[in-house]
Amino acid sequence: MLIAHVALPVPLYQLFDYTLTTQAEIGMRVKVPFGKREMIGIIVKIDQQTTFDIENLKPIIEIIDTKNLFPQPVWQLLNWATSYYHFPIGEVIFHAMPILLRQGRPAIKDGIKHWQLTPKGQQIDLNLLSRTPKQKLLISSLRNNCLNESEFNSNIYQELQKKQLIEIVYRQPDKICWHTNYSTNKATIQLNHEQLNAITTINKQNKQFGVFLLDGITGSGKTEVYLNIISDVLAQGKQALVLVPEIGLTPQTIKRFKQRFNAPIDILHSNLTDKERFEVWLRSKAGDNAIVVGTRSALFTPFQDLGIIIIDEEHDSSYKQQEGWRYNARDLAIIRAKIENIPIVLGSATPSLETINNAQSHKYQQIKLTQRAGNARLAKQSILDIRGMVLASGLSQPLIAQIKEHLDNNNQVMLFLNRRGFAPLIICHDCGWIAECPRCDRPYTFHKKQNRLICHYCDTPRDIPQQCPKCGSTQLLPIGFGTEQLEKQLNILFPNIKITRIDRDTITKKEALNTYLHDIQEGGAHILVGTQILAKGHHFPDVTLVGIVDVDGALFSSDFRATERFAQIYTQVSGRAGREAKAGEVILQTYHPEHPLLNILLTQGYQAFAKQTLQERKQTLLPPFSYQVLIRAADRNNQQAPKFLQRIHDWLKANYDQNLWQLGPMPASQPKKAGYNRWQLLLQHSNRQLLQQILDNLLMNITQWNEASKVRWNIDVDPIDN
DNA sequence: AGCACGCCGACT
DNA sequence: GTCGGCGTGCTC
Repeated sequence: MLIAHVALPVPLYQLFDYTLTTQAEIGMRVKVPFGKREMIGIIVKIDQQTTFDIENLKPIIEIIDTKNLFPQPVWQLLNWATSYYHFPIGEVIFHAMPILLRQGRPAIKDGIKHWQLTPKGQQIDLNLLSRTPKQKLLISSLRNNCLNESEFNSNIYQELQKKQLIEIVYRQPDKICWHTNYSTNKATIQLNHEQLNAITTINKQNKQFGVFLLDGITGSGKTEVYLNIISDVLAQGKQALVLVPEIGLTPQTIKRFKQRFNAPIDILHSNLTDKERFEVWLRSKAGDNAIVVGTRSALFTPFQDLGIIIIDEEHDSSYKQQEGWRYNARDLAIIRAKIENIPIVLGSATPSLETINNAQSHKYQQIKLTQRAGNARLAKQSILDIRGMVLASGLSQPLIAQIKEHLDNNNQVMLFLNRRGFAPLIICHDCGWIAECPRCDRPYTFHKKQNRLICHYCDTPRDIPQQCPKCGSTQLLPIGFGTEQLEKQLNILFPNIKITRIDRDTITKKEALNTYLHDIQEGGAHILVGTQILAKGHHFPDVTLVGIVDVDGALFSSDFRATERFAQIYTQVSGRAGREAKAGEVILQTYHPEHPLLNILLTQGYQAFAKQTLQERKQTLLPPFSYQVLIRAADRNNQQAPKFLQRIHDWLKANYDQNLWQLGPMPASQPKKAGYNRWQLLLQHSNRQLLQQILDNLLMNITQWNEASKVRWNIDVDPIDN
């Protein structure tokens, strides 16, 4: 008796066995009974064994596919990922499928609808239709194979269908063969020496696996290098996969790709319909497109013949999925490239410390681009000590004076503040009561324009109370400042200047951002206020002054990666300030002007900062010099979750030595969210393989514990927000 | 994750 | 009297 071991989209660390009576292969979708319902699953293994009672196995209801859904490399990647991330295989595999495939839709393109003669229609004497000349003509056109379907009114088709002379059939569309007339539009930009070197270095790898770090400062022309390399890959008839950060899919980028290649390019962005995603999946698998550009999940796209992977802005944290299966698309992309045996290029002006470390140890080949296109001058950078100064919504007098000067010269100013809303806190002036979200135990942020309080953790809004619920006072004061307040303050300070605020509250619609960008690119005195969103990707050629309103929040965070992220954002924006004619200037407001990392960053740049920070990480045994796994657990009563994690902690302590570091159980950085109490246990080990083995053993045990079913728990391998 | 079963509280 | 809240258990 053949037994199919099936992965189902449930959060369970196991396969489910079914009897198999017809021919089937691994990787096919099947419909199976599961409890009281029917589910779609994927066959992962076929053999004659089962640990389940063979008498009680149910048969497969239906085999949906006629062949393996996944190309071999993707299948291998998913299997690798399941064990690396210690995540249930069914959830991993289903995550990699378009929604329509999860629902059981056949994995073929929609047929093209067209009309065809029925046997009756083939035989009928045309003279019988002489009273209906149009119908007669239609039939004879069909017989002569020269029907132009739009020539006839739809009711004529209908009539003939009623007479059973014609019928609708669906034909698979012809295969698109972009290779035959593939061409590139020549670049108008003259490549510099470094770019040419980058291209030849990567091309030398010729089809083989290799990881390249394209370490190029802002404006050094990384995209031009990508385009050249892709062009070579396409010329070989192969496809290319380009991953970009969530914010990186700007119309400008897409336009650049589309202008360059005379070949089909598919874009996978967040507002595609399920149908559109499915179609991209089909096209890539069939080799009907040349390039797929997409965010994180585009990594799982099947290709007929993938030739290269490019990860733009490889340091960007949006490559890490932050819920459910917490994979890192950048890391998985490297695994995929290895499996496919193709080159992969990681591009960034500010590579992650992990990547720099891998380049230093020669696991990756580093290629530097140090020249800015054109003659752009480097921005002047300065630290502004704001100790003891009077601040207006966070702005010091010297900064205000500088803003004025730049505006007077008809230049643009960009101000960063990583806090949305008007004020991060509403407090009772009489008793000190703070308005907090009851679901998250975190203060509400005051949004003045919407005139309400919004919890920035769970996004729930509420009305502003008229009185303090504790003492009845009507003196409820906003404390602190966010971008909304900053914008208002600037309106007062500079009443005649255009001010644009860009954060998640102002760019809810995609169109909005583009209109803003347009407006800004028109030039003229203008102030831009925004959160990190401003730093990413966009080019503002007329900005000559960048002000970072609050540096200290990043420098003194409990998250050891906060300084790295700050350095990246800082480097990105200062790299963009100013251009050929206009020298840029960057001002950082801080209460800690002596901070050593800040000074290294300013005087010696990102590379030196990275080197120094890596040294500190090495001394403190933090990643990338150790490997971390975060076990999260959440409950409603705040007892089960810590108890469950404590049991894990005790079990690990009893079974392993001190090389396994444990931190916790402790409340998560956001201890309460949406009614759930969140706890975590951090594991750290200097040996990745050993840590993996420990997790394997742990999981075999956990799944038997009854505590495990009483909490919502998951595993985060290589966490980035602990 | 779903879905059912089961046991207690507040309603037509 | 029931409707429905969510704790618990199970899915080949």
